[in-house]
Amino acid sequence: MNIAKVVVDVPASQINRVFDYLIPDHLTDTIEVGMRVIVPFGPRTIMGYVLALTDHSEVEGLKPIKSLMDIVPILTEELIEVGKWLANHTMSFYISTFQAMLPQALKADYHKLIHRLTIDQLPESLERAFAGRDYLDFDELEASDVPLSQFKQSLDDGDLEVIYQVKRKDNIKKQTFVKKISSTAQLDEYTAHLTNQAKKQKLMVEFLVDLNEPILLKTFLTKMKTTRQTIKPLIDHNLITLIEEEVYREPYDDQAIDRTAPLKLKDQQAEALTAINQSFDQQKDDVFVLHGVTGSGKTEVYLQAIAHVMNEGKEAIVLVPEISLTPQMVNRFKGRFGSDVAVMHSALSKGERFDEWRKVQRKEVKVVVGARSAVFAPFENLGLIIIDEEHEASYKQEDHPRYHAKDVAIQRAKHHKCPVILGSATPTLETYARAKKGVYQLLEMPDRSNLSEMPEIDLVDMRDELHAGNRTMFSRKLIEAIKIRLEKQEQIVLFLNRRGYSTFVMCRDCGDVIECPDCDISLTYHRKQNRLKCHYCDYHEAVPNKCPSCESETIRYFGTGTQKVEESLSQLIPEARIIRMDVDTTQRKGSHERLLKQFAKKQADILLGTQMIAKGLDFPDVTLVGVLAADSLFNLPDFRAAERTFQLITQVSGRAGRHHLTGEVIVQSYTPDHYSIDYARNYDYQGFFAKEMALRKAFQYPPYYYLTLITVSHPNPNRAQEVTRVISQLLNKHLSNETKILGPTPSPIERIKNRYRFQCMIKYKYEPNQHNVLARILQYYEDMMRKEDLLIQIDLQPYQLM
DNA sequence: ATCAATGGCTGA
DNA sequence: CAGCCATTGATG
Repeated sequence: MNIAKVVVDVPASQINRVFDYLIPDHLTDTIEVGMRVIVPFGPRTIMGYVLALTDHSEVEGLKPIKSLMDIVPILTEELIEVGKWLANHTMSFYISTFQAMLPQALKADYHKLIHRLTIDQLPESLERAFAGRDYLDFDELEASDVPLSQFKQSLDDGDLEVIYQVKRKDNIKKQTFVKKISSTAQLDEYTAHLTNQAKKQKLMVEFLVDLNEPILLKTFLTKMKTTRQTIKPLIDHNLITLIEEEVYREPYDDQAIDRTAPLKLKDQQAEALTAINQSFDQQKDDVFVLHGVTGSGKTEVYLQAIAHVMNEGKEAIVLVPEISLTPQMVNRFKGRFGSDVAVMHSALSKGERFDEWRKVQRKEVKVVVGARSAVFAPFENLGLIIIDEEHEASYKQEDHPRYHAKDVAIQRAKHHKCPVILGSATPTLETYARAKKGVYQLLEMPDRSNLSEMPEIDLVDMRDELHAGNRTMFSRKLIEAIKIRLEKQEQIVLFLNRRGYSTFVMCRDCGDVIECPDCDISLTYHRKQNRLKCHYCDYHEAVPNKCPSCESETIRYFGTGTQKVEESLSQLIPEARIIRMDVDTTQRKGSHERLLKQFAKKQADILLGTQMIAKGLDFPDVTLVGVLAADSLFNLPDFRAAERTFQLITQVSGRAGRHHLTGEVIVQSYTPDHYSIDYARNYDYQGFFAKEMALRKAFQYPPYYYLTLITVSHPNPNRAQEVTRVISQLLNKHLSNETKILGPTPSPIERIKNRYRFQCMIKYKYEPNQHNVLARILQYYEDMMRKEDLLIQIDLQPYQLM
């Protein structure tokens, strides 16, 4: 085994394969599949992953591996297989999928340096750039006034060399501890020789006599009220020593979380659990759809299924949507399984995420609770994968590799012969249809576990409000209901659908809306920085006080941001204490938790927020939930708009009256007759499912048809359209007759970052050839993509049609 | 993606 | 004819 098959860190289609490298003798014993290595690649030096070891290569004159970056493999053989499968499945590069499976901290850090090899005088400009140093960052050289020719000359003369440095980014946190290495007798002897001045020394020795375990240096110094200098004599006399120890950054304080015992299950829960446990015991890779109304106790089923799996020495992954990974959610798992749980999500710092990942890698935990990417947790004895709120769009990654966590979960479960649970009160049509067909196993939990009734949902037609002269975004009914709760000292949650509604700036004279100069999208007003920002590129500008096109000063903010809602609400009901939760108020670490705590302690009456408050929150005194605009989703180009509206109303309604108080839900809408709102109001999932399925069938959408979205972008709109047209033609020619190809059409957002975008959509039922055809098309355009700034993106089973 | 080699073009 | 730029090809 002296040859390694390596995927190198270059995301380009020509490099998307394995390269063979010679394993130098001193590494043959230590190198393993799944390790990162540093290899020469052309004139450069880069990172790569070892995918296989062999003793045969087709290629002559292999280059040797320079060094290893890991002592232990960071990818298991299974994850390597998953990565390869995923790359093929999503048409991404191998390197991209492997990078996506690992924490950011494991990405390589590249530096290109110039090394001075001579003490002789270099050309003056170079001397100035080096400024007495031996190494110079290449970027610095480029920024300097050194002529390129002069630099090349010195290179050729052998006075300089270029060094490609690959560094590791992962910084393992270390802490210093004080460790006693002496007996009491030795300590006593030391004290005996001290003068009376040495009060601190005596104090420290006294403390050390009783010290049995190493103590954190910082703590020691604080306790002794002294500084590092003072302990030096102790070290010199060999009484103590300082040791460095690796520590984890602990984002959660396990000790502070109360442990919970398993709850007694209701019949429906017990039945579900039995089915899942049985499947696990028989090592079947069943996919269960746990369809349980909000409050039916899905989480308790998860917890007990995990406990069963852990009893057999196996591990579990729990995926939770990013926005519902609240401290409340984490506490439920930590409360049951304590330090056996690792948590992975984007609110953690890079270092914290890396540390949580290492706990899994070192087999120090049995359970991972995390967002989408946690599906790649490097467990080797997986017994269960749970996807909670399986309908959530955040399980689909929107950039390379465009994968859906559900597909990865099912793939991994096949390998480990273990079940998957897809839990939701409102499963996607795709999932529920498969469950009904018997592809997945359906588990129904139709009752709330505390048998409380679902709250009544009142609909308010906002058009009537307008006709009645109410121009605010609060209906009279909602205001009235809020006032009643305030009197009774009960709490209110107001939900604003952010998507499709943001504050834009418009001139009242000419109607001009201020747009991004590089994208076809209006700029969004951010009050905090008092700036206009584009949400698709990083463009931002100061808020103008005159209309840029007609110079009029009647410029106004429109739309319904949370800030604006808060303002007008406090105008209408000045006595209400409001907590606003949106991206702006929850950016700082821990502020999410702080705001919720405030609300729980009843320091506020109204919790106003976006998506993030629609999930999982559970406050006993909330008796009113308001949805300010239930139909803002309908304006978007999205065949799932009705489904999303249904999910949203159902989800939000679950927040009211979960305990002894009865709840009320008020839904405001401009299209109150829409069937999704109607079915949601009656808590009729089956009715909605039947109706929506019929429509999907009629309009040829999933789950009846699969979709593939191809987006072509180019600085020149004609070129983008032309390429899209040719692609549609090629698809028409090479795919089967039953397959529909739509387009070319301009993308919903026609221009982003000054690139024009066109798309075409493939709708198909059965198209085994699709991957091949698409791969060939990409191959055909490969040169053009490189040469003329053409971009072709393929999204299989897209969620976002923008 | 990135770099070196190549070949054509411009200016002396 | 050197110097400069865009193009081409290779990366083990």
